[in-house]
Amino acid sequence: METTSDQHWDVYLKNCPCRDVLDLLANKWTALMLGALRRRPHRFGELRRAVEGISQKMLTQNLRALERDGLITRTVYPTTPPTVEYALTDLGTDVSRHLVALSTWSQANFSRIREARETFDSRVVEPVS
Amino acid sequence: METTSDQHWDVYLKNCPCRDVLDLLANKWTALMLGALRRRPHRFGELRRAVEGISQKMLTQNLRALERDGLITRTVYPTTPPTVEYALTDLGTDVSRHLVALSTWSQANFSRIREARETFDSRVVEPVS
DNA sequence: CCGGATCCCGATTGATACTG
DNA sequence: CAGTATCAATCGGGATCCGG
Repeated sequence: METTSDQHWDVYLKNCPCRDVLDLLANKWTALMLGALRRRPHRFGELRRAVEGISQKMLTQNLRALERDGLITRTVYPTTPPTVEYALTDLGTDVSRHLVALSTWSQANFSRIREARETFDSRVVEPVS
Repeated sequence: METTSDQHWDVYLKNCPCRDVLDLLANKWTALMLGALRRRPHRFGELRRAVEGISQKMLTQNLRALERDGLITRTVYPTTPPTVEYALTDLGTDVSRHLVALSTWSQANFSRIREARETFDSRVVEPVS
């Protein structure tokens, strides 16, 4: 019994609605945010500090989008000052595996990448004689 | 013996240079381009058609960046009209696994995502009565 | 004070030519 | 065919303002 996908979507097609999902996921901030939330739930400010350099605008915007798509939950505790906690859903936990893999890969292979860059740059910027 | 990473990089740090790599990888177009190249090498125009909706500008720009980082190769055959073939390197093949996983996940879980969106939207846009 | 919305501006992106 | 150049539109970052 098919409880999940009842149709085949193709991200390579221009108008396939599932491309919006890829667009949300294949995003630097999403990768870092879900990676942080994977370790434990975070409050807004905690997340802001965990993902160094993200603006609160992007943080808010991505949190909304991720909540809307059912990847994270947003829980408000009516305290003063307000406490808002974000946590991964099961669906969010599932994708986060792949995003963490990307982050980890970037870290692990940065040395190689940097070498490639140096080689490329030295071959390109010096076309003289 | 450590032949690869000699230092630990952290994508969560604002100024860590490896974040640039994550930024290149965690990108909709990169995911689709490397996914297409994973199947087989493509010429410029082929890739343009394979990744529906990408502009030549973004295609060129991303191809250059990926070549610079050693993830793909660019081979020019001196024919008329010009033939330029792009192909994954070993490094590129390695990352592409994770990117393909993201694309596949987006396709496979789109139904669930869409349901989540409908639930979210109906809860939010109708705060009346 | 925390979480978040808004506005303004510079940086990216996309669509559309144009070239070797 | 495989790009480059140009310009309009959109997006991201920073500062500011607001409600609890």
